[in-house]
Amino acid sequence: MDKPTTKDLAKAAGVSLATVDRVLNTRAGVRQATVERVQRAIREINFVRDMSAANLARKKEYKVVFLLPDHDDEFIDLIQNEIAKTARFLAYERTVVSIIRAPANDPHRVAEQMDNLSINEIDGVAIMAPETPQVRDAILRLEAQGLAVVAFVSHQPNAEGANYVGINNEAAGRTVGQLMARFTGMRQGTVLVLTETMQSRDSQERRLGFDTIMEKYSSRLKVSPSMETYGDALRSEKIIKMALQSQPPFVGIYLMNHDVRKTMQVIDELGIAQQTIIIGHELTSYTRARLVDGSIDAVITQDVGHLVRSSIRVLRAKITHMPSVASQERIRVEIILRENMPEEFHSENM
Amino acid sequence: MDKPTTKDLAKAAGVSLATVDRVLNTRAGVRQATVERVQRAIREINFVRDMSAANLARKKEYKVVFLLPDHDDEFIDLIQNEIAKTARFLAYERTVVSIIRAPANDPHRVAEQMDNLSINEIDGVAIMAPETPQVRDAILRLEAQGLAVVAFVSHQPNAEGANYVGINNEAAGRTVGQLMARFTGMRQGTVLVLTETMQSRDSQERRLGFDTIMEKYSSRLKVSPSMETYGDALRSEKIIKMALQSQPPFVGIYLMNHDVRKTMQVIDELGIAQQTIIIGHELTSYTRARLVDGSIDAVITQDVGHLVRSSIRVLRAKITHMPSVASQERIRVEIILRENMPEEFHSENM
DNA sequence: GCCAAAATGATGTACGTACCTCAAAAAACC
DNA sequence: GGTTTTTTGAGGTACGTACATCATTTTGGC
Repeated sequence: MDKPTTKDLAKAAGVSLATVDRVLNTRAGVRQATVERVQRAIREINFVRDMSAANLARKKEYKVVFLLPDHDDEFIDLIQNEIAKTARFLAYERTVVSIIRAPANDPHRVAEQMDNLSINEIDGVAIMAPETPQVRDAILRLEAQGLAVVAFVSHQPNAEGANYVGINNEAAGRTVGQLMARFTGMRQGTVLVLTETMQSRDSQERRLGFDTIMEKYSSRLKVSPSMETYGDALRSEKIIKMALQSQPPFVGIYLMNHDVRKTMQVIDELGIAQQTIIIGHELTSYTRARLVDGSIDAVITQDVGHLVRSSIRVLRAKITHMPSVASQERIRVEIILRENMPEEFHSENM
Repeated sequence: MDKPTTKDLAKAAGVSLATVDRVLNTRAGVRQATVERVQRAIREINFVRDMSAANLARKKEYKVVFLLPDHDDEFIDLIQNEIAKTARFLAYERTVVSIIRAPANDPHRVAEQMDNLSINEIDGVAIMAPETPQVRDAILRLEAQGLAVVAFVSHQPNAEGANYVGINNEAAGRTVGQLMARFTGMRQGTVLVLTETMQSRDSQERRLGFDTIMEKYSSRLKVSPSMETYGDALRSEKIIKMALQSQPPFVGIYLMNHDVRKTMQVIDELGIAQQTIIIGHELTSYTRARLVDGSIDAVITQDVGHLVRSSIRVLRAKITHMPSVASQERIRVEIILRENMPEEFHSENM
């Protein structure tokens, strides 16, 4: 037997096509009892609405927005790139994506941008911004208006409705810890933890995971407190130099933020990359080069293409009230060494 | 301006809808000159056919078959599971998948199964079978009939038409090598390489990659020749015992085949898991447990869900002559430690 | 049991493409 | 230049769903 259509469903439920339509699209004017009858029939005949046909009929374009921080680092670039790449492909699926930017460290401005969205005809938003009360409230406002929201890369645990699309940062921290412990072999010494800021929840979670593992190796490895560079090269230099003089000697560096560039420059100048295990985050063309030349030993990353596509799929599923495949939307904590580094892609077709 | 439709295309090309249809669906009875005119117009107005609408109109189901080895190991189970999971989701996209099995080590039987396919109305096939002349020829026959073919997990380099969906096994071998070198710290000794068989190309490529890396560490680490277990526990035991008595002592084991189970049992009995770095392939519930209890140190794997979905997407793209996003279809060599192990999934919706 | 209100049915059009038939026009042949 | 053959056009129906309108039935209130 073929897949049941709305017609079959109407017959099975003993109602007219019009009523089926009302129930499927949650229109008003149907008795609760009838709604239930239709829903039961849906289950009974295992009806699934043909979304292609539905979209066609709707002639609707799903408008989805990515709200990204407005500072430019390589990670953000990667994301933008990937969105652009995906966008073309998405034309086939009646989905239009756009990007807006907001200063991530100014929650009010971010919230303001989000509030602006509601006015336009937007169906879903993926938000990458640190968790703050302002942002949380803005998310709730968007959701109240019926917009679909996902938390993109940055977790928003206090806005429950917004599915999180990103890695488990604590697991990422643990992974770095384990690699650090193993890669330093039997050596004794200190591991330096450098980060742009410890303000963000992501950093805190990574640190937590990292420490969990390092504790097990405390007889051999000491861990520095998180040193905040604020993206400042001079400050990084001072911190690293100080650490260099510490006893016992330091054996590893954990670069906890996306933008490893500035810090690596300092490390280069000091010429300590080779004898030190350096682990960072996010696979960019910069960290790729560093993996290749051996100055960075491992990179923990999340597949940016996956992030983007997953966000869009989840948004679309929420917008159309369809289920999504959870296992497909889980973002993995990936370990990249020189050996398993995927090629960089430029062409998009095959 | 909205996305152009066939109507716009007809206008742009200065022909009728009927002719556009003839060109798009490569029907006979159109002069070459006209065909080119339409194709030029396609490029000019950037027309992309709405596949949802096309599929709807065709009322066609894309029938796709996975041809898997008929022996049961955990990896195959995973694949079957994932196919089943994906199948439900695929109903939305007019795609029906099924699975057939063939004895992987009997190329004639495999080819026979493949030839049977052509009779039925099948649109695409994903083939997981060792590369042999028989299989290669069968692939060519299928392609000659217009079927789409991908090489699933097992590379088929001599059947060029069949896109390979799977990891780069040499890179996987290199990755294992690097991890082995690093995880063994400064220790000196031998690394044992165990495999079910070296017959398969996959094994050979992994070995090649592995050796490339181990060579760099030759002053510290010796590598055993590939020991073939033929899936035989007794044989494994003998091999491992022999290695135990070797000088220098052995420090690592590389389990190169999917089915690590039997070999791990022997390793358990000998009680050598703790002091030895053990690295295997494929994340199954068995290797998961082994990662958790620490008896396996790392697993190199490929995302099975990704493998399956990617194969289907590539097949569908080939069937409909649509482009596919290469970067999305590249399968990564994933490193899994206890710390970054993704949760095992059972429920499928969110 | 009457009336208004609410619920349901019937029906038509649309979305963008495929596929079919028949008619008309253009090209090729002799 | 007339005839056959090939190419093109015109138009309709279908796919499964959305959405709108209007007619009809059912329900609830009194």
